[in-house]
Amino acid sequence: MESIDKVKGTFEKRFAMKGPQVSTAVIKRLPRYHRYLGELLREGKLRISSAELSELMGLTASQIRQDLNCFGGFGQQGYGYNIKYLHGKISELLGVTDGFKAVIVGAGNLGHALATTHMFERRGVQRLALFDVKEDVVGTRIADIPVYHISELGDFCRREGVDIGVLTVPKEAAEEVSDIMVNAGVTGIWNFANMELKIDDPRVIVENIHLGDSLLTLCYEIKVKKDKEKAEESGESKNE
Amino acid sequence: MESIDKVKGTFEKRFAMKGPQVSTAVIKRLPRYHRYLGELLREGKLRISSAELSELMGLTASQIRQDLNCFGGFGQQGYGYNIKYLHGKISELLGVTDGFKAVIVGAGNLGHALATTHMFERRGVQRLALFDVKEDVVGTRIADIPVYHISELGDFCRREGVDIGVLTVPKEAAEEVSDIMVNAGVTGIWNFANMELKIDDPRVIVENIHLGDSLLTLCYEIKVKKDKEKAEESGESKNE
DNA sequence: TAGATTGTTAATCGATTAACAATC
DNA sequence: TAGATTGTTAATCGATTAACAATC
Repeated sequence: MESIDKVKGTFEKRFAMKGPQVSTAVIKRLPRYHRYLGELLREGKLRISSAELSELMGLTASQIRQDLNCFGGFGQQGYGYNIKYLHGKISELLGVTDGFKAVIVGAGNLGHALATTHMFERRGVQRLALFDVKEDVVGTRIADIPVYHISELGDFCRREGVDIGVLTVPKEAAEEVSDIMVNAGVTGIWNFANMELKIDDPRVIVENIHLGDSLLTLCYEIKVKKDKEKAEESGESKNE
Repeated sequence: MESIDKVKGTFEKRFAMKGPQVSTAVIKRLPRYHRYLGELLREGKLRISSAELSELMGLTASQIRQDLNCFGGFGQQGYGYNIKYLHGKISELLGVTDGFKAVIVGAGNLGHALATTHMFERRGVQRLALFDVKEDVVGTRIADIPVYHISELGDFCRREGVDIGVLTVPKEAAEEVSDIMVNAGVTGIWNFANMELKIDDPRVIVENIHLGDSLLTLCYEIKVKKDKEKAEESGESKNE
């Protein structure tokens, strides 16, 4: 009896209440696993070992096994991982199979680009509508997605049960627009405005995109490289 | 004599040869410091302590001091940090003051959006040109940036000394286009194609952007939250 | 069964935090 | 000088890697 309770307790702790105890380092790697496994699946490969996947992805086999085991035993000793099964499991974990509903707010260049990509549908996310203030776009369709006036945003989100709001509005409008969505029950904000949204509602998840930070990281590396080359040159001429 | 050598050695190790030993965790935080300090500068604030900045940014004061000290002693005991000075120093570190030259390859929706933002000029990066294959855009200007045919890409980069190539071409073309740029002396690739560029030339730095991964991370968090709410509901009705 | 490879525990490594002496 | 706050060393924490028993 004791052993049954123990096993059950362990099971529930690890699999039923999954989420809170998984570190963000692991979570951030999940989409990448998903990507590589999707690729392998399309290639028709059936199984893969942690060793083989590690070489492909530039990780250690140990880390892969450790990562996947945060969510359950997806592999099989002596065999490895069934690619289709593992890909499916990770899809579930990531909510790809949940068909989340999204709206894009801001029909500028970036909103336009996001309306056009297949990035959303590939990940099971439906884009229901775009919203903007400009009268010349309101009422049109972009990539077959209807554009409504921003005054309808709150009602629309409430009515349709929108999960994700994509923010591509100017910095100044971001806070106001996100408040409207949060009040209408939107639980996730994908924020492209160049500022960090501070939302006090703990039920709301914000994912900030800072393209500018990424550009600067690249610049930093380029600069370090250039400095090093310069140092080597002058070092050579001086010391030899 | 020994002490002078020792001091000099320490100095050179820490400040002259800076770069290689700074962890990527620190480097990734630099653009964020730069952003916050720029904001404070615009507000006209003159000085800030690590404690105050830590509260603003949601870090520990200890970490801020530790981070900044990887690059030099930018503060002053009993006073804190001079915002203008510190912002300037970080700008230097990040190469904002170096006026790096960039080209954007791919004049689709994303290329269009990147041509239109002020993201580059705000960070001291010049966009010299766009490149595409489509005859109807070649020869035009987008946001005052000229669009050339991709056949001219290599010569242009070599002639102008382009530092950064921004890749917004379809996945299939990414490898080929990046090869052309690398051969023409481009040292940094900002890659928006949905694949990880593998470039064997160690002199070239690649910064991959995976918007899809970010979207999936958001989806994961939403799913965890939803699952938890569901579990709480059923738990309540069952146990009480 | 023997071979392979996972799941998992223990060891290592690195990054963050705490503490405090140096110093403005 | 006294007070404040950095720069830096030491302690803690967490994440990665190594190792190996479990098991297919």
